[in-house]
Amino acid sequence: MLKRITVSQLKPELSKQYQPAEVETKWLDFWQEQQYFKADPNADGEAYCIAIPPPNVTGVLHMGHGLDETIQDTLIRYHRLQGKNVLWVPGTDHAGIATQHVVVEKLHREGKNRHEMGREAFLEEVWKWKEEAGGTIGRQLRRLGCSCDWSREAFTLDEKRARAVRVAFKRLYDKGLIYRGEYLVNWDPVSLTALSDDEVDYEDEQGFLYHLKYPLADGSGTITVATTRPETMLGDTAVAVNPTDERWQHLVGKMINLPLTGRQIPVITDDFVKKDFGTGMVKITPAHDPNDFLMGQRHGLPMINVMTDDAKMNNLAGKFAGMDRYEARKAIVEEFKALGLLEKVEPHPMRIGRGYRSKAVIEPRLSKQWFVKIAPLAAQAKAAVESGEIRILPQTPWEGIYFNWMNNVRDWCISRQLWWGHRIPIWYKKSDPSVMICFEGEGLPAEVAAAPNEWVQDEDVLDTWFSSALWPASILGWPDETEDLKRWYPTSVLVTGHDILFFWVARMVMFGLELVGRKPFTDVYMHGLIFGKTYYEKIGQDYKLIPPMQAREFDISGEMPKNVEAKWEKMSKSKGNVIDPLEVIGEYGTDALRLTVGGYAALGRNIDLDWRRFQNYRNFVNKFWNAARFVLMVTEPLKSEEFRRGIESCSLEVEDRWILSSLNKVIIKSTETLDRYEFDQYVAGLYDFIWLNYCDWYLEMVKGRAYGHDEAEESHRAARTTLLVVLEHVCRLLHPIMPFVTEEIWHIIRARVVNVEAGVSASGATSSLFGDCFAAPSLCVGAWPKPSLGLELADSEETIALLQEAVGAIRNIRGEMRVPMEMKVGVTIEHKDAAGRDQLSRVRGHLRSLARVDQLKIEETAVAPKFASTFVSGAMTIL
RNA sequence: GGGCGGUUAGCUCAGCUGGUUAGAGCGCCAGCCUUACAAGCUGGAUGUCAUAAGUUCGAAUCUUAUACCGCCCACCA
Repeated sequence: MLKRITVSQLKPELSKQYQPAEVETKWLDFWQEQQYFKADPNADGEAYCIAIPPPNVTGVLHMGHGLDETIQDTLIRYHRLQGKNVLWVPGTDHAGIATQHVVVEKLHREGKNRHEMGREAFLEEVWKWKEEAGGTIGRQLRRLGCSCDWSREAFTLDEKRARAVRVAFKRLYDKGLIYRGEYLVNWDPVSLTALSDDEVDYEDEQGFLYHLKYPLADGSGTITVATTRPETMLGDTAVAVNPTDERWQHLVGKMINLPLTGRQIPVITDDFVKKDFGTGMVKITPAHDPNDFLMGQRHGLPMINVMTDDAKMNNLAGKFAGMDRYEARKAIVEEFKALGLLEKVEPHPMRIGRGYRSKAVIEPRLSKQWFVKIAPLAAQAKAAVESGEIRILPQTPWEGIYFNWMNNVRDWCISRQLWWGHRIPIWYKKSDPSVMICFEGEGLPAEVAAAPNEWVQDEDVLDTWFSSALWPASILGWPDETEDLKRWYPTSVLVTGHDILFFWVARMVMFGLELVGRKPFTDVYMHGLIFGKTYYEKIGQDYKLIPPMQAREFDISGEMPKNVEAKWEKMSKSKGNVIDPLEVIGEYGTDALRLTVGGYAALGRNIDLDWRRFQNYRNFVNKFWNAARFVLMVTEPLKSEEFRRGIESCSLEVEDRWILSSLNKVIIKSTETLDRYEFDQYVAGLYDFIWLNYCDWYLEMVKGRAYGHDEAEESHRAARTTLLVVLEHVCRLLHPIMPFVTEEIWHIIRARVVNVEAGVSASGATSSLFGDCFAAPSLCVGAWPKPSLGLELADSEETIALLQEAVGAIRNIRGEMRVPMEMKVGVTIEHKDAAGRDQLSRVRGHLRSLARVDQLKIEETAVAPKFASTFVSGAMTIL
C-alpha cells in the first residue's frame, strides 16, 4: 500500500487552495534580486527583442495592457526558455496632448492658468506630475509578471530619446522630407492645437442640411446651395458647379451677391462637384473645409478665415463677431429666414470629427505647420511588407489595410501647439523668419548663441507619435551604433492592438527604414481589442445603463433579469463596463488573469471578455496546484537517488507510456502554437492535457495501481517517476503564460530531487527526460522542453494489447469507462485513377463500422506519377 | 459608397486543410465531503451549427445568394 500520509502532514505550508498573493510577491522579489531579466549584449544565443508599446506615463493599467503585456511576456519567457538572448525593453510615453490636458485641468482646479505661468513654469508642473504619477504603470506591469529589463527603462521624452528625435528631425529636414507649409489642418478648438487626420474620430450624428438662396448680382434671381454649416458662408469665396452640368452652364462666370457680407463671389466649375447632390451647386469656403481648400488652391480663390482659434466668429464675420460657431449658425439661419433666402431645412445625417482626446468638434483651420513628406517613406514601407521582410499578422485583413493606407497617404502634420513634448529644433531669424536653422545638438546652435536676441525658437512641439515612431531604435541607443543596437535591432516582434496600426506601426516602419536604414521589427502581431459587457435596463422604449456594482453581479452570475439587455461595447469608464486587471489579480491571481486573456487571444479576433472565465482559469490554476500536492505526497517515499536513475530505468506500465506520449504531443503542440502566435491553442492544449489526461485519468490510474501492492515495487517507482517527470515538464511548458504557480511548484520539485540528500548536485541527473533542467536556479532561466523520442505508442497489435491491458487495470478501479487512448491505425492503399476509389471507400467504410474511431484523417499523397498512396489514420477510443 | 470579419447549447467560446455520435467552461438536473482538489468528482439533459440553394458517397467546415451583428477605409457640401 501507498504509505498513508496526508499532504498536510507532509507539507503543512501547501494549502488546499492555492493562495496567489504570497506566492506572487515572493517570486517577484526573487526575480528582481537575481536580475534574471537583465540582458547582456555579449551573451550567447540568438537575439530576441521586444520593444514595449509604451503606455502613457500618467496612465493606469487597463485590460488592454493586461492583454498586450501578457502576450509579450509569454513570448519573452518562451524564447528565454529556448535559450535565446532575450531583451524586453520597458518604457512609457509622454503622450503630449493627453498629459498636458490632465495638468491643465489640475491647474485649473487650483485656480491657475498656464498662460499666466509661462512655459517654463508650466513644464515644471508637468514634470512634477509625471514624477508623481509616472511610477504607477511600471509597478503595475511588474505585478503582471512582466519580465522586462528594468535597467533599460526608457521614456519618450528623456534625454536619450530627445537626442534621437532631434537627430531624426535634422536628417529628414536636411533631406527635404520635412517642410513648413500653410495648410488646412484639423484644429481642436479646445486643446488649441492641430491634430493629424488619425487623431480625429468621426461619429455619425444627425444634423441638418440648410438650403440657402444666394442672389445673383445681375438681379436675375437666386441660386440655391445646400450646406450643413451655414455659419461658414461668411467665408465663401465662390460657388461651384460641375463643368458637365447642363443645368447651370449659363451661370458660370456670373457673380453672386453673398448675403450678409456685401461681397461678390463668382460661379466657377470643378469636377469635384456632384451633379446629383442637392441642387448641384456648392458654396466654396476654402478656409473652413478640406475639399473647398483644395478647390480654392486649384482656382486661386481667396481664403477668408472667419473664426478665431477657439472657434468663435472673428471680426471678419461682421456683426456675428464674437459669437460661438453654433450661436452664429442659428443667427445666420435666422437672418436668411428674415431675408426670405432660406429655402428649406431638412434633417441630414453627417459625420462629425472630434479630437480623440478633448472630444471637441474639429474645426478645419488655416495655419502654418510642419509636415513630413510621406510619399517617399511610404513607398519603402510598403515594399518591406510586400517583400515579406516584415510580416503583419494576422495577414488578413491587416496587410491589405496597411497597403491601402500606404497608397493613400497624405503628408503628416507633425507640429502641435502644445508645450509638453519635443520642441521643434528650429530657430527663425527675427528680422527674416524665412531664415531658419535646424540644430540637432543640445542647447543652442552657434549662430543663435552668438546673437540670442536675433533668433527665436519655434514655439511648437512635435506630435507624440514622432518620438514613438523612433521607439524601437531609440530604446537601443540610436543614433549611436551601440552594442544594444547591433545586437537587438531589428527587434523581433511588435505586439499591439490594431487600433494604432497607422498612428504608430506604419510610422515606425517608415522611420526605421529611412533613418536607421533597417526595418524596426520582423513581425507585427495585432491582437484584438477588448470589449466589456454593458447592461441596459429596458424601460418602455428607453434603455437605461445599469450601474457598475449591479453589472458586476450579472457578470459573475452570468444571469440577468428579463428586462435587462446586454451589449458588448468598447470598455469605457462612463459605460461602467471596465474590468480592472488589478481587481482581477486581487481576486483570482495574476496567473488566472494571464491565462484568461491568453486563452482568448485568437489571431484576429476582438475579445468579448466574460468575467466568468477568470473563475474558470482560477480553478484551473488551483487544479494544477492540487495535482502537484498529490504528486508530492505520493512521491514522498521516493529517494532522490533512486529517482535520479531516470525514467529509462523504469519498467513503464502502459498508462505511464500513454501519459508520456501525450506529454510529448503537448510539448510539440505548445511549441508550434507559440511559434505561430496561437495563444488560445497553446492554453487550450495544456488545459486539456493537465485536467483531462493528467488529472482525470493518469492520477486516478496511479491511485488504482497503488492499492494492494508493495510500494517498493518497480511499478510504483515507475509511476512516481512518471508523475514527477510530467509535472516538471508541465511547469516549464506553462511558465510563459503562468509564471508564478509554475515557479513555485517547480522549486518544490527541484528541492525534492536535488536537495533531499546531501552532496547530490543538480547536474548529476542521468535521465534524458530531465536532462540538466534542475541545474537552472529558476524557471526564468530554465530550458524549454524538447519532445523525447521513443515514447510514442507503437502502432498496431502491440499497442492494442497494451491498451487492453490498461483498460483492464482501469476497470479494476473505476468500473467501465472510456479511455481517451490515442493510437494510429494506418492503412496504405495504392490505387490508380478512379478505380482505386472504390477500394478506398470500402476501406473507409470498414473503419467507420468499427464505430470506435474518433477522428479519421485521410491524407492522399502522390508517391509516384501513376500511383496515389492513401494513408488513413485515426485516433481510436477503446471501449 | 467600397473592403473585411462574425453568426455553433441559456451565456462565453473551441471545432485548423470536408469524414461517421458537433465539444469545453459557466449555468441546469441527479448522486457524491472517494485519503490532491467542493475552486472538486461521477452521471445526465440541452444544438434543424443564422437562412436558402449548390458541389460531394459525405458539409458546422467548400461555393453562391439572403438576413442580422461588428470592424476598417472613403472628400460628398
